[in-house]
Amino acid sequence: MDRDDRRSRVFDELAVVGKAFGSAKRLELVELLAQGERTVEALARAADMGVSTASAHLQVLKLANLVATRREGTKVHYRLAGDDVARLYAAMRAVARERSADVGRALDAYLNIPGSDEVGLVGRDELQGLLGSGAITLLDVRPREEFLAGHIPGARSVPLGTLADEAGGLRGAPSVVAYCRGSFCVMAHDAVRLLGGEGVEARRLEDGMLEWRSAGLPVLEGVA
Amino acid sequence: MDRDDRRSRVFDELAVVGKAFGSAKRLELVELLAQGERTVEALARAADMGVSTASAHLQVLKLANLVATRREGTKVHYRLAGDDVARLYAAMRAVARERSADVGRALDAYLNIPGSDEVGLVGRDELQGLLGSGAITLLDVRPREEFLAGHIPGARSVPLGTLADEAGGLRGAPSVVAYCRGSFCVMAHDAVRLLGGEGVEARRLEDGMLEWRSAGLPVLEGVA
DNA sequence: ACGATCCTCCAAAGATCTTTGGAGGAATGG
DNA sequence: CCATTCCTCCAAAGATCTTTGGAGGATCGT
Repeated sequence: MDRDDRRSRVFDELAVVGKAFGSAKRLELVELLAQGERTVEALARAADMGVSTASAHLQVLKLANLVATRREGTKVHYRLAGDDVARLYAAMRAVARERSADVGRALDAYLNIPGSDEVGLVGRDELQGLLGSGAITLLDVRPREEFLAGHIPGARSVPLGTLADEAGGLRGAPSVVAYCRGSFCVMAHDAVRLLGGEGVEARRLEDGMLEWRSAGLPVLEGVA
Repeated sequence: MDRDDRRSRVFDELAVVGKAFGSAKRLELVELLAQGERTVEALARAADMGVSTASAHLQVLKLANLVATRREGTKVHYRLAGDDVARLYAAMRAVARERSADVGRALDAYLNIPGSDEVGLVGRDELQGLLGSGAITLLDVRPREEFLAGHIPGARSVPLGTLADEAGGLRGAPSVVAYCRGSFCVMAHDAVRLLGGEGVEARRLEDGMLEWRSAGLPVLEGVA
């Protein structure tokens, strides 16, 4: 039966995509790419691995057609092949979090949520409403590089490292909301905590850029 | 920095779920489990692998909390841990098909679609409408085992092997619609082709049980 | 054309996965 | 309590993946 071979081939090809999501390093790269495009070197630096290693992993992702590239001079910029890839990754994260106690525990340990931190959350819909009314100070606390690669329209880039300096100017600002990479990212948590310590009342977008992009919402690139 | 360790652990745990989807054999098992629960032995037989091998793969899926088990006497029945798992698998398939030309080609070769086959498709919504009106002959052409493990309410079990015998009785039956496992399954294609050869005009549900389950639609178990 | 930069490819070592047969454990029925 | 059935666990061989440093390709500026 030649048909069994063809069926096997279908699953083999499918597994290529599955395998691409089957390495912690590659998932880290996908998470970074969900923030916007980056060069190989920048990815390697951000994910803390050698350039060769990063390149190899990126080839795996490319073979699975999950990422696309753009050449600019000697640099090669990688990006997710589409919003559907971000959506798939977000869905996988959601299932993992829902199903696996291990993931939940690892996440809690990383995000260091004592429970009381969970006040002051803003949903995507509410945020869009606030953005429409203009009565909001939306802070993008990711590294500037990621802000430039794509951010929520109306956001202001205030990387975590510079946030302490800006805290004074934010005192009394209307409706301060911080966001970062996504629901697995600790930066917005830190930002809200830091601002609270400085006497600035701030809230946090309940997830972040990854989910914003997954939802197909508008993303602004470049601009300072 | 102790925080990097904790972040790594998050991705490590996530990768456990990704890895689970990273083997053709396991994907085949997931596809079967999306049809309904099955024993280890039945899964091994259906996916054409040794019992030890099947068990090992099932342990991987279980470790990722993607499947659950139920013991009945000496038998252990495996099932998907929830509809969200079916949804994730369906999403992965959709992305793979959309993004990867290889997947598309492998699928076309397997399903053997010359293009003209794509007449007579019925969507899920239309099918639900027909089911409500009662003016329909819905055929479940999967193996009886899978029908018993869960089928669309109102369907009649007519496994492919017995379809030729039933064809006569279907001549002139109202609105014959066949379905099988899902959009990666060839059985409903074959059924429509076979019925057409017997002079019975039949249509095909555009996908199948996997997508039906993913959508959270009602599934009937047992019953003959 | 040359050097510099950035990336990919190569080869090899080490780590991890897969597959197998068979031992061992759990449940059942006599 | 023993034999049977069905599954999981174990160990080992074989296959595949990951990581590395360095060679080699592409592109740019001079």
